[in-house]
Amino acid sequence: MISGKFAITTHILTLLSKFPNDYLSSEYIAGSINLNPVLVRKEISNLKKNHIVESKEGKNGGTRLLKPASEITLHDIFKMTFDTVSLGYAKNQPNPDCPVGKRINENLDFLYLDINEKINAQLSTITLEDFSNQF
Amino acid sequence: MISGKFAITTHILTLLSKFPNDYLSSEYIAGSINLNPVLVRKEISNLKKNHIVESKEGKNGGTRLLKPASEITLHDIFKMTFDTVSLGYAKNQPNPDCPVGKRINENLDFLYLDINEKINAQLSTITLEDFSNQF
DNA sequence: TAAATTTGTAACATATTTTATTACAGTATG
DNA sequence: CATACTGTAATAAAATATGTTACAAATTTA
Repeated sequence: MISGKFAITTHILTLLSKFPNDYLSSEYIAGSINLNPVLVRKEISNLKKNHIVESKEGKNGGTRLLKPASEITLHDIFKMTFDTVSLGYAKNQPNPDCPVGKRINENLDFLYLDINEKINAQLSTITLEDFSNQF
Repeated sequence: MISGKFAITTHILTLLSKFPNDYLSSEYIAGSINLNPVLVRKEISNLKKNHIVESKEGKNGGTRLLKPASEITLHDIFKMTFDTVSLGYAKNQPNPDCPVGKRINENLDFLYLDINEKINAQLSTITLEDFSNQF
């Protein structure tokens, strides 16, 4: 769910990195993304599951980073928000009686695996700090 | 339209490459992909626009490659079927009054551009012949 | 300790995108 | 001239993504 997950999560983390000592509310964050606060909280829930942020409930509550932005890479964000990059598959199972249909997905898999390795290598070199410093 | 475009088009071209002298019907191709023939014809329409295949109407008609599989790269297919690879954007326009919201998409663009360069470089090295020989 | 504010989450609604179907005109073949 | 194709438009259905409402639970602060 949420196909803008990576972008939204990166946006959230960029904001948090700008105020590393403050608890930012989902409503404040939602205001920057222009997104429903509930969806922000869903992404934060995912971030918490991955020990990237912590939240405080109640009045003056909110969310903040659990570790320095220099120790979070875009690859970490990617892993939390994306399965893999893929150029897609046909929706239905191809005909197993056709030599091409039988193995097309397998061969696409190999290709997409290669692509993902390249992307992962690239994203691993960029920290949240790097990304955030662009703003 | 059609998010499995790349996979479907690659499947079509792989089939055509296996029978470079025959006109294959959209129904035959659809049978291998397990896809509606109309959608196959739509993708073929795109391939024709790009001068990769030619079609013959009427009885015993169909589609065949216009050039050898060794002269078509996966990057060619990619260009015809994909805009760019992206890890997504938030759906709504971010808050322009927030320094992060104001420039998040621009900065994601840079990142996605880099990713696409890598993917393009990789796909350019693989011909349809290479891909087809895996089967 | 009560009011206010915030998270957490479920349930549901809407919007968007993708895929499928139907229909039929046009074209070539035999 | 019957048959088997392509080409394409219009529409329907299915899948996915996003948005909304509602409310319990937690925490702060007055």
